[in-house]
Amino acid sequence: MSNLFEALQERGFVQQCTNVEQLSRLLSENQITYYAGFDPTADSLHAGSLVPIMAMAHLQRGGHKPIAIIGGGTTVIGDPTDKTEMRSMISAQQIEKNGASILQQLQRYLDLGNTAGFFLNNAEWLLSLNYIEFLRDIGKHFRVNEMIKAEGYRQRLEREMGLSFLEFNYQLLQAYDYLCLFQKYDCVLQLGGDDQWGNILAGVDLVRRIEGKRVHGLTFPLLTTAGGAKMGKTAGGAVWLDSDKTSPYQFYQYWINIDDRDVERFLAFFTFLPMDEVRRLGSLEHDEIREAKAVLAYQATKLAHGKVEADKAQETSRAAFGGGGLDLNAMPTTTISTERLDSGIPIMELFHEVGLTTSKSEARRLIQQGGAYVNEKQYKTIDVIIDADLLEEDALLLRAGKKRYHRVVLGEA
RNA sequence: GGGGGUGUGCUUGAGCGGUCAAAAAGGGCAGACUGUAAAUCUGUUGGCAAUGCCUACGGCGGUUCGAAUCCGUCCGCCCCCA
Repeated sequence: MSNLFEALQERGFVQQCTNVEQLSRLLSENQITYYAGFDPTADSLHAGSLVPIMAMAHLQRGGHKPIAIIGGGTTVIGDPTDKTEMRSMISAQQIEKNGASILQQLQRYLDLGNTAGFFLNNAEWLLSLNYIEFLRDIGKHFRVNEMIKAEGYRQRLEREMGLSFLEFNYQLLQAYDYLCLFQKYDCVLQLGGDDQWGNILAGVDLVRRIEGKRVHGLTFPLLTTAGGAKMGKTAGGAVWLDSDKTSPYQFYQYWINIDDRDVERFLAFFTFLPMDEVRRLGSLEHDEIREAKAVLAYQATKLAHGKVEADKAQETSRAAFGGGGLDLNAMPTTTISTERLDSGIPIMELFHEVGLTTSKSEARRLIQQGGAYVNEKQYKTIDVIIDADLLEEDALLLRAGKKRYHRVVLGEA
């Protein structure tokens, strides 16, 4: 394990860190246990979560032992950050279920569930806490005037944002997590997004105060795309790791479609390619950079969905955009009964029904603006009726805009 | 607890009691140009059985022929005082 820390740094994972020299030495001289938390608010992780996941994977490959935590204990309270909506209370069962799905996804990247690494729910120790004892044993170590200096809180206080006492306490709970993990598993490093820095430091402090031991924290930069958007978001919503929510093909396309300026950074973050290769690919220009994007897309898809799916997505993409025919098999498909088609379906309805537009009005606009195609023929009037006469090989190929395809086949709908 | 503000569409943010589905910008979508990129230009951007109807300006109630605009109340947020 030669200088794992530098490797992480080189790939761009390091934003802030408790102590560079100590951590660097710790990583190269010892086998340590480290952890990062994942929120079980949804039943799938999304592309944004890949940063911590990849960092954890690098460390595991370097011989260290990961613990993935899901915030079962904190999520039951509801996340107060989103103050515009009623706190969404998620049931314990839902969290349990979400956690299970998330675990499955993590296992594609990490070896969990045995001695090489494991997965815990912080509900295990948080739910049984006694308030008075907690205040006495843990609360006494926190100074409010220190806490409000933490960047996250300060911003909330300075801006026009509320900060509930509940939310203020997240820091204590998270710090307590760290303490428990240190005590039970000798965990000495916490990873997280840069917004977690304050909470991570709180944990580091707590361990020092109670156990007198020095533990570490490391944060990742919060990734945005060159366009300034949040990483992993598209018009259609988040890019999920769950293949039912975001198909491997869509996942692949997300990476293919990124901004040129993000290529090198993303290759470093989201693939395991050696940095020499990353830099070479990142320096390609003009047409060639598409090759770099293809590598990124393929590698990222392979990690998330496996080689078979990645190969399929790549073929589909090449076929669709490389000039050849389209790969119909990997395309989202809707089945419509023969009778319905025989009686004719208004084009607007069809586009809306298969999900290419979110409303019929949107379908109308799409059509009127020339973005609607059936079997690669443009239709610009909304009164077109699609019926069996338009079938080609018993199917219809719908297209919205340049890139979104949908196939309609006949069958028992 | 007292006083003063404020709450608008995906976001920021205008909005005289009628002409407000609501200015403007950003974002999104589509078209042109391209490299499945960026930049630029054009159009578009609540929904629907669509020259009309429904829903929407924090929640509820009221005044009015008529309210995002006035009043009451509740809730959230901000500032000052305690």
